[in-house]
Amino acid sequence: MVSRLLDPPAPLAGTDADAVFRALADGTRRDILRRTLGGEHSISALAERYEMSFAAVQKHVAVLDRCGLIEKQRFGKEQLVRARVERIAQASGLLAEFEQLWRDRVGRIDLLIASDYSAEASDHSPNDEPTPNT
Amino acid sequence: MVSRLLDPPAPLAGTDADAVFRALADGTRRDILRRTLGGEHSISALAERYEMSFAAVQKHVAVLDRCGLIEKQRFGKEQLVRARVERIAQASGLLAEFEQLWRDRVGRIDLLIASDYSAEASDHSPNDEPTPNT
DNA sequence: CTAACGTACAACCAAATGGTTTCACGACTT
DNA sequence: AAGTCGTGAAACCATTTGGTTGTACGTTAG
Repeated sequence: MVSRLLDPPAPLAGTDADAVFRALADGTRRDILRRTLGGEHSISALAERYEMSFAAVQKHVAVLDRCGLIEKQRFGKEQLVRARVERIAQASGLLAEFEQLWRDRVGRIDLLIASDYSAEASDHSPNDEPTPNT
Repeated sequence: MVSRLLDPPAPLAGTDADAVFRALADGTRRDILRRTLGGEHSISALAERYEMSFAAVQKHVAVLDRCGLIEKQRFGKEQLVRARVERIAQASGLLAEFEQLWRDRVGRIDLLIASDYSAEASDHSPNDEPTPNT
């Protein structure tokens, strides 16, 4: 239990992943993430950077907040926004799992090629275990 | 130019990233991706796995196709779907850039702590260069 | 105290999403 | 030739999204 803090973050699951990827699917929000990865910014400081209204930017920040990609910290009348890398790492991790799945397939194909039992190669349904939503 | 094929794929830019992340923001589509990473499947074979209509699954496949996360290959009357890892790797790469940005910040903070010029530490606007949409 | 600032939130709107049902068409089966 | 299978695409609907404007409220500055 000692190294708990150093463990890679548990990958995103289900609804969480939905929200995180949906949040990432907007250029303005990705830009806000970039800015707040490089240092804290108040919401209005962020808003000055974009051509849309303050309220619009505030909504984007809210989206990022709801899915945990940023955190806000009140500082007097200002609210400082800071990106949460761990959360980004979680999304990253989910994609890494996908890439691993692919490597697994390549491994199986190599096995097939190496083996002599190439007779049943026309079978079309190698994958099972319906794991919807993760 | 020889090692071109081994280069990491150029990271997603702008609208592409929007589409890819939006496509990833749905559990059913992520599941389809997983299945087709493990081997080809026809659209109807995929459709059997989910509780929604065939047309709905077909639409999900279309979304994944439009943003390049899968490719389809006609085989007689069937259309085989296969995930494209490179595209997933591109999304992965964009997130990796984010994590790198964060490491850069940590680096700057370390420098600050190490240096004697801690006088101007109260300045609030370290980041510039508006790079919207990427 | 008053004014200005930073934030929050509600109401509204156009466009996109995720689902449905239905129809059409080419490709195999018999 | 007729029927079934796999696919594509249109029309429709409810919900969500990304933007707007306007209002309200606590905090800081004059």
